[in-house]
Amino acid sequence: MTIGVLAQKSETDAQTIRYYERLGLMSNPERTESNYRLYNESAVFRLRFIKRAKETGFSLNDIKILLGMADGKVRRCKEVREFATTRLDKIQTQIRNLRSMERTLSNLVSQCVNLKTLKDCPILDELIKA
Amino acid sequence: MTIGVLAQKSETDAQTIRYYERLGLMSNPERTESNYRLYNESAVFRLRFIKRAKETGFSLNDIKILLGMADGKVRRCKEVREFATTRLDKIQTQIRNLRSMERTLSNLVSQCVNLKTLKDCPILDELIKA
DNA sequence: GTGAACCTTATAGCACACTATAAGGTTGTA
DNA sequence: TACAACCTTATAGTGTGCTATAAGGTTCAC
Repeated sequence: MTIGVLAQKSETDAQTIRYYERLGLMSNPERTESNYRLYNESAVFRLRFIKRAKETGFSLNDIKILLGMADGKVRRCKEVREFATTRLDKIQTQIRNLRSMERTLSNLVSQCVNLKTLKDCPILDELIKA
Repeated sequence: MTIGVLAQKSETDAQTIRYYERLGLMSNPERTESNYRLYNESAVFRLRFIKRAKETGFSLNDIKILLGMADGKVRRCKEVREFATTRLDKIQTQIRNLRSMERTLSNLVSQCVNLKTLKDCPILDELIKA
């Protein structure tokens, strides 16, 4: 498939895909005679992975490392373990923070329903202490 | 306390605090006769809140809105509910993604321990499909 | 065969969140 | 009183992740 089709399928943008290629997140694809990029289904999966990883807070550089591992680039296991452990720590902190925000916001939503202005909304104090 | 002390206490940087002030996240503090900024403990809490919120993926602009609510700026409850609900959705997606990454990474860490290279590491395939 | 809709590279610009630098004023201690 | 360590404003630069624009080549339906 061409880059436009891939963009649609993966819900990204052709420009972004070329950008990822430049950064080394996507490998150089085959080309047609007229120099058009040609992709297969695995590119769709790869882009979806990138998207998910971004949504969880990985930087493009982190993702490059993750994908490098997945591509079977030879790395020392120690290196991978360290990377994974560090990311794991950060993820767990993030989850804790998100949980706390989630609680606060859902309280806010449910208790705020019948108030006219936020002057009366006691939840907001908590937001700042949470 | 002066900005340097605040920076230390809140584990931020004096420059960053001035930047937040410019953006409207921190209010204009009192000044000494020699024009030095003067803060009290509530500034420490505020900066810690900002930090936590950033870690959970809020942008500085989102945080400005949150703090605005907490400061009791009069807003329609509907507006707040919408903001909170939208953020809540995003947070829940983020938590789901993080959980999935957490599972994958902790598997990776535990199973990878005794391997020499990652060629033999079956977890990485999962990473890309997760 | 021509026009719209694709593709190509290259380059510039943007939003966000800092971070560094310059040039100068203030405070506190030896 | 000299000097380090703070503070001030203003401005410029950095890294990340796109996004837009230019200038041109290709494909395909009519």
